[in-house]
Amino acid sequence: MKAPPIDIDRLFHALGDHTRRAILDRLCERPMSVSALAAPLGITLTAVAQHLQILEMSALVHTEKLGRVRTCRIEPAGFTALERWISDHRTVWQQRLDRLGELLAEGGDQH
Amino acid sequence: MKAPPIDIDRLFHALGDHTRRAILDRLCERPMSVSALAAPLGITLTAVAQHLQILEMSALVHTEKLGRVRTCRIEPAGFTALERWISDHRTVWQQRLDRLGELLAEGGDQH
DNA sequence: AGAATACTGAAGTATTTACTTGACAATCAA
DNA sequence: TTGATTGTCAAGTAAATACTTCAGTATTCT
Repeated sequence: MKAPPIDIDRLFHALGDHTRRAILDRLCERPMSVSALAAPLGITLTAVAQHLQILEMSALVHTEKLGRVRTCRIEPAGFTALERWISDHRTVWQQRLDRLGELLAEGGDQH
Repeated sequence: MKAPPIDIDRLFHALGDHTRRAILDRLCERPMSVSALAAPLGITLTAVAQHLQILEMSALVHTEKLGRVRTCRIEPAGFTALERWISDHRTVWQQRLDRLGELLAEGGDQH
């Protein structure tokens, strides 16, 4: 029941690549084999498999091999971790931005 | 009033670096000069300046030079763009995950 | 069995990245 | 003016990244 902790560095890195985000978008439509994913991408099967490894390490996709075909699907854990990071930081950022606003206001009043 | 559109690729890339996230965290406390930022990071001033350029292009920080000191502070635009990306995708992902659940349930019933 | 399919693994390459060094420019302080 | 502070610019480097090719290995089809 205990999932490995998700590395936020790895997660952002995974999402920082256009091709990997395209893969995620396609997987939102339906689970798919590696070659089905590769078909419209214009890169080799090997390259796609490499991207999938990175996406899997970030808990953004889950893959499972049955017979000779590996089926890939979206996994929510990575996405959830990202949302948690965002919400953790939003509060801090908002606080600090508010404080900055106050400081600027004070500075404006100051003389 | 028209801000340049934020490149999500660039944004994720900016956030995918540990040092850059550390810079952001420090800037949440208060606006700071480049050398103040560099001090605890153990890297050269030049390196920090380079990170700041990347953060600025992603609309995550704003910098302004007055006299010889460049003051850096958090800018909300990049963060807001990230939140928008997340919320846009959350709905799609959730829909697809729900649909996946249905498909699995159907499959389970099927025979 | 033989051929096609679906991937896997190892190794190589071009580009990008995260840094560095060192020389310089501008500003402020004594 | 002299000297220290604060940052910038141009180049260079080592490692990481996003690919590639080529040679396998299972697995399914006929």
